[in-house]
Amino acid sequence: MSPAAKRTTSADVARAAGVSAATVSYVLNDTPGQSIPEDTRRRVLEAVRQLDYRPRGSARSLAAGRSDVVLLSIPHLSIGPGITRFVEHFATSLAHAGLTLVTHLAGAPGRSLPDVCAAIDASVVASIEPLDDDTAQALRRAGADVVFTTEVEAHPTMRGTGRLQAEHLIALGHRRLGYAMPEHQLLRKIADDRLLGVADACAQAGAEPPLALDTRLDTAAMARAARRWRRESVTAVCAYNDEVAIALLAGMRRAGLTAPGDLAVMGADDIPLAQAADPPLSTVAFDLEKVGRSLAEAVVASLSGGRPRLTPASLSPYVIHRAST
Amino acid sequence: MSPAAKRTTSADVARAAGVSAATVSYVLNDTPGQSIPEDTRRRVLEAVRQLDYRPRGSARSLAAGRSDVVLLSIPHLSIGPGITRFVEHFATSLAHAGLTLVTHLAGAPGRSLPDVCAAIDASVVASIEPLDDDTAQALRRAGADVVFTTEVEAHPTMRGTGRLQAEHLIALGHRRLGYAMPEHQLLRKIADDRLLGVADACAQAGAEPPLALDTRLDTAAMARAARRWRRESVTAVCAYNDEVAIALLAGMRRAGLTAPGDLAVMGADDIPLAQAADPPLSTVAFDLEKVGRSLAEAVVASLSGGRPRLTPASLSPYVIHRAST
DNA sequence: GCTCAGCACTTAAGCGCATCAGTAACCTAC
DNA sequence: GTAGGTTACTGATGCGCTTAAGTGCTGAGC
Repeated sequence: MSPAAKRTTSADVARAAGVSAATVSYVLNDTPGQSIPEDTRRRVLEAVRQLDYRPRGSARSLAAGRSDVVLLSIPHLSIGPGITRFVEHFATSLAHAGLTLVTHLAGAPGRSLPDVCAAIDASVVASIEPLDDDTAQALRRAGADVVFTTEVEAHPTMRGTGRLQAEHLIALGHRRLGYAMPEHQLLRKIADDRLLGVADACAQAGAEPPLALDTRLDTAAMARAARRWRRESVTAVCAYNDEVAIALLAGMRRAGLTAPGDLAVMGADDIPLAQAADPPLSTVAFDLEKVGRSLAEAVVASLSGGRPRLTPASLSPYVIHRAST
Repeated sequence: MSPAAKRTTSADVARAAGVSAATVSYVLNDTPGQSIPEDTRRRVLEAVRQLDYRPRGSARSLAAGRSDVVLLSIPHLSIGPGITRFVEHFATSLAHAGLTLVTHLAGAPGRSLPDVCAAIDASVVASIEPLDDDTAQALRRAGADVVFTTEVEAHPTMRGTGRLQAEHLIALGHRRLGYAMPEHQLLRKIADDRLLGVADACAQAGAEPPLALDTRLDTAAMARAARRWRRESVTAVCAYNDEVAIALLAGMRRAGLTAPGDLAVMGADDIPLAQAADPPLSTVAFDLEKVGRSLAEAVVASLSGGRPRLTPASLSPYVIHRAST
């Protein structure tokens, strides 16, 4: 029963510290060009602590014309342990720069990205997937001072993943590769790109182009696909990701085939189950920590007016060789 | 080079529609008690469309004293396909109520939940995991008019999951069960609770208490655990989740054991790989759609002053019987 | 002795919106 | 014909903060 239980405001802090609200603001923001004696600063900070005061984001961004909120848009299918690690590092790096990260799962009906952006008054929107131009425009109008997308870089990287898979297999002596496409339509764009990387590597090594097959997460279907590849004298398969690869391994077992003898299998993403697969799965991993950090750097740079780009190398995929190849 | 490229404001819309800013606000919010003729309403809406105007969240919530933003805190380890589906439905249901959802991955160093809450001025914070009291207090002070947590309900539900696993196995004739604990410390709390459910069911059926073993996502370790259970005449194992269960299946194969003959294995969560496991994994699934919807209802209700509770039934776990049991 | 720079602040304006308190115009009802 | 009500608005105010523009004070410089 406290209908008038007002939140603590900077005025409360000011009163407690015996200064004006402006001074509180200067202390809290380390405003350049303001000289605050150590003693005053301490008094303010102490009052802040005592009252557990946190400036209201809405008032802050309204007054300052900019917010410290970064919105990350994640395509709803990409959620996995990898993304989680990435988000973690991204958030941590942003926090170091005084920025706050929140994420939005795209794809669901409901609020559109620009709507969400406007609602929380984000100053930067980062996206894992390329954003279409309309959305990007809308975001700019919605007040995202900068929209950072991996548009330019995502494709080469995805391609790089496929390339790495293929190169590993080719180095192992395989000449005819298969590619296991994922079931879900929304993954298609990424899959096509990874496949392109595989094709590139094959062409470059003078090997035959890869034989891509649609697959489902279903043992029987995977068994059929495995047999089909065998018939076409494919000796190694790049799977879209570890999940597909693990299902393929199960399908092969059903078909009486073993990896890597009958068919070498290579995954991508290095999910926790990859090492507990039977046989343990060779895969391509990413340095997500690095990705998170450099994306954060890019955000910070864009906030200060720069127009930085993630270099493709910054996503740095690498091969983990286990028993399935 | 547009340093003064101001974002469109409600004043712009007002000008374009030939009305005052107040009228624009009334139209956009369907403010009760205001009578706006259809013609005026159309003019305003048309201007909004033309200018692609979106009210600034910060200004809105500052003026109104409340925002339409809901913040969901997700423990960083729980991210999986299940959570994704849940978030989707949650977000959609909230959108129907005019609320915007953003999520925060907890656990990472960086911004604390109250900090994030204050930064985006969320009006409700929902959490999947129970929140400790300090955090909950801080959230309230930070302006979350209502903090909704599953605190009260999560445990019974988690327990219900374990109970369901065990009941299924007991119905199949098993008398001595094993429990495969997850590796990660952060999952411990949930795991303990699920295990409690298993123990409950065993006690109730007059069976022996379950034999819980710590496990790692590693084939060799899983093989050892499987042999241990066999030695202790355990005939069926409840795994903490599908991931652990799939790894256990691989470990059993390594140990020359088959499921369900030598050891029946039951997962939880119904991840996509569960049906593609070898053998396909029996598991406990949740009606995530329903969970998302009822959590949204709870949020809406709490916003209008109620103090609703998710009923345990609303999480409604159910058994999917496949070949591993 | 007076000026002027710098220090340590304060005052006030205003960000974009919601909302309360009008108000002019029109319409009954008697 | 006018008090009283309704309709369709508008103007002004203030949410909590940032920030430009002071203000009173002390001390150095001439």
